[in-house]
Amino acid sequence: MPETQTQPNSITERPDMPGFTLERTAKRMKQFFQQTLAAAGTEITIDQWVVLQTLNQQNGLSQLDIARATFKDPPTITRIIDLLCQKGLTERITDPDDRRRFRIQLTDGGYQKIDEVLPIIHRARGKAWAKLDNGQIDQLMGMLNTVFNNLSSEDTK
Amino acid sequence: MPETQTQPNSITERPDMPGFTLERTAKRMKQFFQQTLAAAGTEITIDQWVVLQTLNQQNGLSQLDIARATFKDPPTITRIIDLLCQKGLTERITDPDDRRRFRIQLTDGGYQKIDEVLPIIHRARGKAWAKLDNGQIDQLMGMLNTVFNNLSSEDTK
DNA sequence: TTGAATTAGTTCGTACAACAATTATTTTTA
DNA sequence: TAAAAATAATTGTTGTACGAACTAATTCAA
Repeated sequence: MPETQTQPNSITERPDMPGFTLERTAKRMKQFFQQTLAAAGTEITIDQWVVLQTLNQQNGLSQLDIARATFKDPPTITRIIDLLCQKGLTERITDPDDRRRFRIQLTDGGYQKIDEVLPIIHRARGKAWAKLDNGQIDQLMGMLNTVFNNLSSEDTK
Repeated sequence: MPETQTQPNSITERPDMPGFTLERTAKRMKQFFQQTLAAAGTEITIDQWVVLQTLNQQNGLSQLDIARATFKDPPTITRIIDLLCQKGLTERITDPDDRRRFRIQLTDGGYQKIDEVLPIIHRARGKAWAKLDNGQIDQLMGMLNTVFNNLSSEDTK
């Protein structure tokens, strides 16, 4: 089978716009972690995991705190917390000092889930960053943060 | 205004997981391009732009070709093409050699849209990659591609 | 201290992402 | 050639992203 179909190669090998490369890699990474979690039967998504992980570092955050920590939108956090509460991994505690606000608490099940998922995540990370040493990873993060800061400045000029 | 609210800093400054940094930067980049397109009144999304741009490089691709070139799923491409056709920027031409397949063609309006949007994209790119020289960008892309390849290999061990 | 601005969270609408299942057409192969 | 396999596109569902509009509670200000 020499020719497969229409225009084979000039498309699939399209290198080198850095934005394209960045998008593509981030997407693949997310997809890979997602598939890893699904294959292990964890019943949570990677975005739900990120929220769990954030609460594990600091329990009792408000939804807005979580939004800021994860760089997600408040409506997105509302829905993720809905799902986590449905699964019994977190619960909403009304803040006694401010009745608009919830304190999101990990339940026992939530802590169990973290114990179950953490080693899976660690293995996946190992695979993702293979062949890069710490120095390279630091360099990579430095450059990514430069881009991030370039796009975070207030002036749009 | 010294104290803002609950737990101010330990959260918002959370560095150093490289996956987190990558996610965050890619998301900000997409968001930035999206907002730039919206602010300029272009009436298209960044994902729609990526498809237009792909067709600009090679007109008449099938939807599967576009999916492969953009690393999006076929169903996603179906829906993006739906929107582009609604806007009159592309049209579906049935392939005479294979009646399952469409050839997606840019319309005159599609070419006009590309002429309108391209300079906007170029300015945005300039801002994104400021303070990084070509050597650094090459390095960055090399490392991103290493990660990409790490996660694309068939063996899951 | 009432009235105006803020703030926390939710709901709504549109768009994208991934996966599964389905239809229509084409190609294999037996 | 008829049945089976493969392919292109679509539809459906769930989850995430983001803006806008909304409610309820709190804080600011005149």
